[in-house]
Amino acid sequence: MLFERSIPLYIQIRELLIDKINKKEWLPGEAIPSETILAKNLNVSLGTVRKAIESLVSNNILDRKQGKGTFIKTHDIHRALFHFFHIVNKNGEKVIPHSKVTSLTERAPTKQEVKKLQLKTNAKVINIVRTRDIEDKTIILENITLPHAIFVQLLKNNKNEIPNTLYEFYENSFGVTIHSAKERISALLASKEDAKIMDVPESHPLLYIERLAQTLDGKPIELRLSKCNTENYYYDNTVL
Amino acid sequence: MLFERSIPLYIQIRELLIDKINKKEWLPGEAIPSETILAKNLNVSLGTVRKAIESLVSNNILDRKQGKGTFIKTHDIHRALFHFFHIVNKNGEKVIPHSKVTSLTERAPTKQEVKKLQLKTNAKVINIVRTRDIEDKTIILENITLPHAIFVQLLKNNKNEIPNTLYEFYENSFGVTIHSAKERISALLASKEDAKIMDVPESHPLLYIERLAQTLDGKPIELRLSKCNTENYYYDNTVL
DNA sequence: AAGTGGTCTAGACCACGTA
DNA sequence: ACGTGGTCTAGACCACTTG
Repeated sequence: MLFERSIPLYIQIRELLIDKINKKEWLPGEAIPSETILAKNLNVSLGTVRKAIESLVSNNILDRKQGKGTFIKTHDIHRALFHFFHIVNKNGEKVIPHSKVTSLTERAPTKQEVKKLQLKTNAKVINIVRTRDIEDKTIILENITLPHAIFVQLLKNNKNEIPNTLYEFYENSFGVTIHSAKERISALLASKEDAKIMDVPESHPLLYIERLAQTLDGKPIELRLSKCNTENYYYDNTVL
Repeated sequence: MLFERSIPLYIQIRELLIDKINKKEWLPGEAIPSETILAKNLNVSLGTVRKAIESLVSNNILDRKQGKGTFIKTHDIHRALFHFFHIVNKNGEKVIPHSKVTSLTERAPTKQEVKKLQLKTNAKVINIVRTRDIEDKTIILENITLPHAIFVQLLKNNKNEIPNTLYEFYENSFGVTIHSAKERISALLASKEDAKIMDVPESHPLLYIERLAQTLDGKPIELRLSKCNTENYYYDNTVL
């Protein structure tokens, strides 16, 4: 186990593990081989394997469970909630809104979509529009765009069959695991349509969140534009 | 070096180091004793000390420099920028606005301030109001509240003497190091005064950021309420 | 009891910064 | 040349999970 000199061994092992995950040799939720086995196979010491694994754990890619094994993280609801969902109520508690898809279509991408999702010319996209409600009040309007090439099968679904927690769904149905996201947040005024759906006055101020979600290897997968009524809820960000 | 059974050694060492930092036995910017010396003094192995230190490095409390030593992080401009400043331009580049203090006063706290800053009854606060400009256009209005007890000396400053990068200033002049912050973001409409200062129409949508900044041991130090014009700038949040 | 990850040790050698 | 952190090894024992 020595491909490249001058690159630390544990980094090489780290990359090797990432590769196996990206190539789906090991799938989300599964355990990877034990430390001792990896060390033996790769002909390095246990400590070196540990260091590679620890690095991936701190990057939210692996999960270690004493006595059980080391697992590839899945997009279970817990993770989705704690890493990708930022809306809290006035007490600072995270609240999961209920979703309702209002339209599911395929169409040509906008310029923004081509750029953000790095689409090829002539590539199409799938567009989901949905509302997200808390206690029968619509809080968020989401406009979600996905590359047609990867998500074609999605169109076979009835719009009512699309689940609330999309990242889990992407993983289970399309083998796409969202790993990171960039968000840009600004403020805008509710349009006439927004106002009607959200039951607020026209020109009510809304949060506008533009999120680009990516896989482990940095490929952009989903562009999500959200408008959010922050009368009773906030976007929460804690900086460490 | 064994105070408590059943608590891992490296955790005990970690806590010990944090204590030294909190008690100002070692100051920000200084190097802590070398690994070998710590290991010797504490009568543990080098690897154990390393593990304690690594944990603090990943928590943004220490900084290791090969060949030089391990240093306590300071609030230099780089850190302030990368951890506590989220405003980017349309190209996603961080931009530091220039600040101008419009008022520096002492007064009784509001209810919100008492609660957030955990103030004692009858405690006073110091209040700073400032504008933040980029290219001669005011982008942000900041309202900053500090506990009077800690920051009394601040009042001796002329309002023009207060520097742009406050967290660095708190550290150097008051021995207070900001380590983490909680932010709640919402949208609101510009008031008549806001609109005038920011040169936008009345009822222009603004981002409203409520930030509570804390020290290493979790004591709330600063409440900062910011209104931000997001016509040309965004609040950036990247989730890993 | 066997297998997993978690802690801890003792020591080697390397890479970097400073004098 | 010396001291610092960075990598790597080989092995011990502990704590947790499962059969």
